[in-house]
Amino acid sequence: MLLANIALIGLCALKKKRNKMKNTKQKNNIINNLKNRLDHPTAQQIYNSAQKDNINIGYTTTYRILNNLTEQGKACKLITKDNIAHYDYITNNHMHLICNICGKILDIPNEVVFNKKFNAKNWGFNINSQEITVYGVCENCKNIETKKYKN
Amino acid sequence: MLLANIALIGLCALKKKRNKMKNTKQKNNIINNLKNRLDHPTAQQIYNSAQKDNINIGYTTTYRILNNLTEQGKACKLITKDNIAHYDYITNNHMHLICNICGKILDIPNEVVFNKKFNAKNWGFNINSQEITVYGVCENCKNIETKKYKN
DNA sequence: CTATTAATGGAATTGATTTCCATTAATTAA
DNA sequence: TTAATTAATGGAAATCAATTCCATTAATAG
Repeated sequence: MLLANIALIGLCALKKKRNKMKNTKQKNNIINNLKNRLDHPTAQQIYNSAQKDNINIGYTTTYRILNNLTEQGKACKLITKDNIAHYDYITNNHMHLICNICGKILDIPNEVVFNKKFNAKNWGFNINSQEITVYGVCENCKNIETKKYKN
Repeated sequence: MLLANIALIGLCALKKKRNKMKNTKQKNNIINNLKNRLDHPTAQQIYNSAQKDNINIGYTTTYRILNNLTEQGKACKLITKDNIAHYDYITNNHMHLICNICGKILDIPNEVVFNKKFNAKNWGFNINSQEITVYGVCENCKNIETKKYKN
């Protein structure tokens, strides 16, 4: 009886323990950085930006914050063919177009891309997090290639 | 004059040098393996399969052959969120649906997916190699999750 | 102000992939 | 068939983005 009560108190305490996120300059810097840039930076680049902003930050923290943001759905993590993760703040409906040559990443709204008839559920799939990536060659690189073959 | 001739001969020899691919049991084994399986194996798994087939093969060779096949457009390399490359033999028009929970990879024909109006060229993009990946939750994992939340 | 605990960051580790290079074996030429 | 040529192989070591560990720091609650 007593033991049961202790157990219950233990459980309640466990449940009550709130997990309030703390505000840190490192976290804020990374979020602002991601929000303000149009490219899709790597963890390295974000780390470098923070250094420039005179924020004291380590690699571990950079990676941890980026992973947390991704898990929370606030950022999206995009691994390119060179095996490096790129991050993007706004994750609502858009897909990525990546240039195979220069690596540039473009955002394109999803509704432009998908066939209305396409329904992932027909394949038993619930698309909760979608991440669409198409590889190609961007205009700039195409022009460079064309010139190369003219010679 | 003499020097110029020697230079020319050198150039010709260089041009003539054919780069005939050699037939090796390692290469054949990997190609057959990729052709015959329906899943999207990793380099590790392909290496293991070769071992089971009693093919003497090293990691270096496995990776090199897979990279060559990818460069030649005979295989497609798909890097998933866990940062591991998966390989696929047939690369013609299809996209991938990946389960975020179990990691299963499904092939789906492209024409089903894309909006006819979508034209990457409007974004200055030439899609030469396209690789489309959508993440979600597969039927099996969805059922498991539903059960979990019922309790 | 003090106690609590989430967050940080440097060092060391991990693990997939690549590089290096001496060795092996497939193909060509004789 | 044999010798010469050179593409391909494979083990050891290196690379490098990302993660783990854990003692320290700093944000928040009381």
